[in-house]
Amino acid sequence: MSKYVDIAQQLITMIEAGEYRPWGLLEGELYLTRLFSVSRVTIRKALSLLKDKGYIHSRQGSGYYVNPSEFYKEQHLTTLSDRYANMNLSSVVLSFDVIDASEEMRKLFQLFENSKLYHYRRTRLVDDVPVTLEETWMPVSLFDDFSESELYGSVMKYIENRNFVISHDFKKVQAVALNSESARHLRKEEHSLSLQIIHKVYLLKSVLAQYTIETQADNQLNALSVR
Amino acid sequence: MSKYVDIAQQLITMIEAGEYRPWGLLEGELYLTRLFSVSRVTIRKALSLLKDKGYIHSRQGSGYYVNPSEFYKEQHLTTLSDRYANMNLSSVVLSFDVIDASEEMRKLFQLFENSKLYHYRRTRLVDDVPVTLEETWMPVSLFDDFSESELYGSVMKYIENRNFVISHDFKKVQAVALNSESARHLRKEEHSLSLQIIHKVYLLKSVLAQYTIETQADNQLNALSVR
DNA sequence: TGACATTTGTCCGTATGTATA
DNA sequence: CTATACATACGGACAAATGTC
Repeated sequence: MSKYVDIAQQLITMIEAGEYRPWGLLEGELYLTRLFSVSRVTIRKALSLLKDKGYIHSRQGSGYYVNPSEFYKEQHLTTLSDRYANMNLSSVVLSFDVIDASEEMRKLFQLFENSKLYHYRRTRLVDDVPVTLEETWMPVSLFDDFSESELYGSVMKYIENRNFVISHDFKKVQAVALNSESARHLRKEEHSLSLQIIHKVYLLKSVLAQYTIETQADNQLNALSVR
Repeated sequence: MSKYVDIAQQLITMIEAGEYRPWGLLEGELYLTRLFSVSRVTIRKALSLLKDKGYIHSRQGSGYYVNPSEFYKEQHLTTLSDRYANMNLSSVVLSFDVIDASEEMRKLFQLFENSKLYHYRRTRLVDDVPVTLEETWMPVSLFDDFSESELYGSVMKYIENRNFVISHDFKKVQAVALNSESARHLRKEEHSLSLQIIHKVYLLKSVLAQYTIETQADNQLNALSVR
């Protein structure tokens, strides 16, 4: 683990523990370099990471300020695994099949004819309350030992444990009205409005590894931009 | 303008001009330091900016790679002004009033009783096609010379020209079905689904300057996360 | 208003670590 | 194994914004 990531995590722990008031001042760079016995470059990288994650912001000539928790907590538009990190996450598998790739899917994944795809649907639950419904396609040619049992854990971790490196997650967000089946699985009213996030997960060298349609139970996502 | 921002913009111009193939290799840090006659630190800051904006990604030991244009073009989840930068953006003002702040709004803006708010609704058009419908509240106490004429340009620029500094834009995204009036203004079918982005725009020192409900004509937003 | 100290932002040179080809 | 390229880290210098006296 690099020093700056380690320092960033320590600072995040302190912020999440509520050791700073919202909008309150964080210690300055000079103080932190002495506290952690590292150079200013390293402290600045750590603080830059905290900025990107929405924990703090800074003003030249003034200092670093801690953001209110709504800026970094709750439903952020990141990967699912990030979003529900450290939560009691479980799965219910609705279907798992190996199917022939349609022409559309062959084009998307850049596969030859007669290629096969894994196709599964599952709900993800936090403390036994459904939070998302996922429908996913993955090429069999990339993952020869994939099986239904992987669906009860993190598929991302399965991919990374197979020595693949995930490089991008490109997302489209759109509004949908839940059909009766989706509503049932998410324990919502039929026709209620929700957000759908369509993921394209890429490995290195532009290889598309996963196409996922994620239907949220909650009709809300948060995001933050800082000047 | 700082060197690294200048360099970043030059590189962005080249990428947008199509001088690199999607997923293609960018010149290395060493080459770029010589090309621009700056240090490696500066080149890395410029490239880091390009990464954040979704133009490129990098792999240690390998190089910097140019992303396909869908990663950085189109409807990204940023501020409206950023999103439609360099486009032929115009406005139709639907209403402009000074109103008494409701209790809810007083709480939100942390105002005293009997405070006034500007309240306006406008559509924003790109090449005469409506792209968003905005409903906005701003405290009169902050902006004493605000007027309807500002609504035909960028309100953000008005704020910044008044020597205020915008520090955060916190956003919630949610799905909505257009009511008949919204649909008419956006030239969509009634009840069609759309995304609504609720903005809280903060100035320095946690001062909330603007609360905006932005209803999109398109039911789509893009985002990218990079490992 | 102006001078000054403080703090973050930018930039340079250099060295070493680590992943890739 | 080796060369290459990005990642991390150090120390130093000056610029620019801020807050205060």
